[in-house]
Amino acid sequence: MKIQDLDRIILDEIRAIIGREFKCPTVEIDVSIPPENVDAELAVACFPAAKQARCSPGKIASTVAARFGQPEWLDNVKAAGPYLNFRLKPDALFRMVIDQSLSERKRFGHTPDRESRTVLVEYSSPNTNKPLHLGHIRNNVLGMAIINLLTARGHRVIPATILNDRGIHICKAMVGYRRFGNGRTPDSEGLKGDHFVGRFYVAFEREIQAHPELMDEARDMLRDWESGDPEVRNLWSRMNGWVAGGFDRTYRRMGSRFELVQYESETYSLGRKVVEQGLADGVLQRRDDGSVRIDLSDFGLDEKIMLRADGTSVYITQDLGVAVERFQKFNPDRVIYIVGSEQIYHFRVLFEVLKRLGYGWADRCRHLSYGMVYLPEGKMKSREGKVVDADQLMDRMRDMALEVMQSSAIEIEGADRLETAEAIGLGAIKYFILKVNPMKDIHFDPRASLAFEGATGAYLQYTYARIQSMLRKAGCRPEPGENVGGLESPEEIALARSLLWYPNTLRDSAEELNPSKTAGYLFEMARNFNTFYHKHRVLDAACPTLRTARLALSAAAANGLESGMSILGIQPLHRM
RNA sequence: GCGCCCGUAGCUCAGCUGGAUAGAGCAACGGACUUCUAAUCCGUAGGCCGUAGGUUCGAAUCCUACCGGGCGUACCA
Repeated sequence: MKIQDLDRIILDEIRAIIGREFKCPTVEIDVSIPPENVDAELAVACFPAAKQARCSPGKIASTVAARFGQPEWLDNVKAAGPYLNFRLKPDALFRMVIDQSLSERKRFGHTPDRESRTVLVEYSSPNTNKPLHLGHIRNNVLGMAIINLLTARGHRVIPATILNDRGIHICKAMVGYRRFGNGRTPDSEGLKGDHFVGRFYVAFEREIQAHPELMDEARDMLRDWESGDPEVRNLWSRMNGWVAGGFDRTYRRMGSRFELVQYESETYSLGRKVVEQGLADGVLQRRDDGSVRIDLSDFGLDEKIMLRADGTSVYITQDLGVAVERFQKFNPDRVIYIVGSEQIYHFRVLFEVLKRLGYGWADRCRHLSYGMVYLPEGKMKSREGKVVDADQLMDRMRDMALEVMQSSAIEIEGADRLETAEAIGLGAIKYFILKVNPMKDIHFDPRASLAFEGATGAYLQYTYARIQSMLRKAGCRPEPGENVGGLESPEEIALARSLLWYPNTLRDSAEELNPSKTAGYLFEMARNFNTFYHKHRVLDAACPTLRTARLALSAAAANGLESGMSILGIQPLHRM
């Protein structure tokens, strides 16, 4: 029997009993995790059923408990007031959890959805005038976790991004470079391309105070760019190339990848065509001043502009084009936009406009918003250079990890040393971000926030490494069907229970597009292992069968951790 | 002004489609390494779940109002 079948089997029988005894066919019931003081694997609350069957929950619970059959895996089912608690036979519990984990390995807990769908996930979507910062890290880390969660549900996921590579902000950096660049290049300065370009963007913003005419220069340049001025276009592609090269390195480091990359410079004109079609269809109106607008006041939104009076496109124009292109290319069942919460309004407008333009797929789009990242000094402001730079942060975390490794009992030599430190640093950043519900703002205090102790990425990696070390010393790899007799202690049962509930957690986490659920659960799983590990000997257990069984349980836990860490984008380590 | 989001332990957060005694981590304090990795484990202390009403057998969870914080409400992105 698979873990995933357990709920259904239990619920089916409860429904049958209630149907028979209370003449009440379809009762809404669900399984849940019993509280800690209850010694059972699964719980069912009888309140909703009681309402439907018109009798007390206690009566339902006691009746079901009395009538429930005796499958070979069930130890007992007890009514505790309005609750039903199911306790599995320890053997069956260990058998089920260990066999399934050992055979599914790093895919342990993946439950395919009833229907496999094509889901396009947009994330990252940076401006190409400055390096990535902590806000982008949150976006990328979240995006990848969502992608992994949906993939684990058996969906075909298309990771997508759009590079905002055109517009006034890009021209600012270009003017900055033309003014202060003096022919320097990233190579000549030994800088990553995105950092190099970012310097001139900052230089522009700094100089604009004293030299307001720079702004006119930038506007002229935008016009020249749109008209295809060769010199401007040339500078533009050179600078964008530098930035792209820099982003590439950062993305590789974080683990971000994209199957579809769109460029605003290519899609903005497409958006304009969409708007023109909307005009022709009478959905959009052209005002006397030449601007194109749509009135959404009947939808609770304001009048929104779609094209400027001078005919140039605004932010939303390109998003129309981007969306249309995506559906033309992939016709996805769902599109998930991973974009910060400050753009909630923008996406409400976007989806509504698409709908009014007659695109039936508009309701397949969803904005997954996430909270801001605040520093102790307040909100990050890239214009003022008040940001936590992504590359710098990753460097610093890696260096901190290297320091901690100095005092570790385990020596790691050569290139592995740096790689391990890198994985630990990245794991710390990712876990720190993913453990927080996406909806919530994150308050980032570099001194306190990124640690390697407690509920951290390092904790998961450490626990995993510990198990790997044990398995190496054991000199064997437990296989499904291993004898699991002798496991019985509370710590062993607690660990097995956390594995039992893992598939459901993963499923819920994917359904809710909420990786923090997985993150929190993994910590608990790791903690259960560590508690077990401290209390019981594995390699020198009292007898060979117990040793085998404990090794198998440990290996099962390692698979659970590996499965979850992979979904969060945290690298499992064999030594640390 | 209007709209959306968030207020849970000193700090950072779980728990929120109502359900069993509100849980972790950090920080504090006290313990555990000649023994499978102490980046670990065990224990102590710490809470009018922002406030006030309401719905309910039952509210941190749902509703209303208010208070506090954030974001948005651009011919910025």
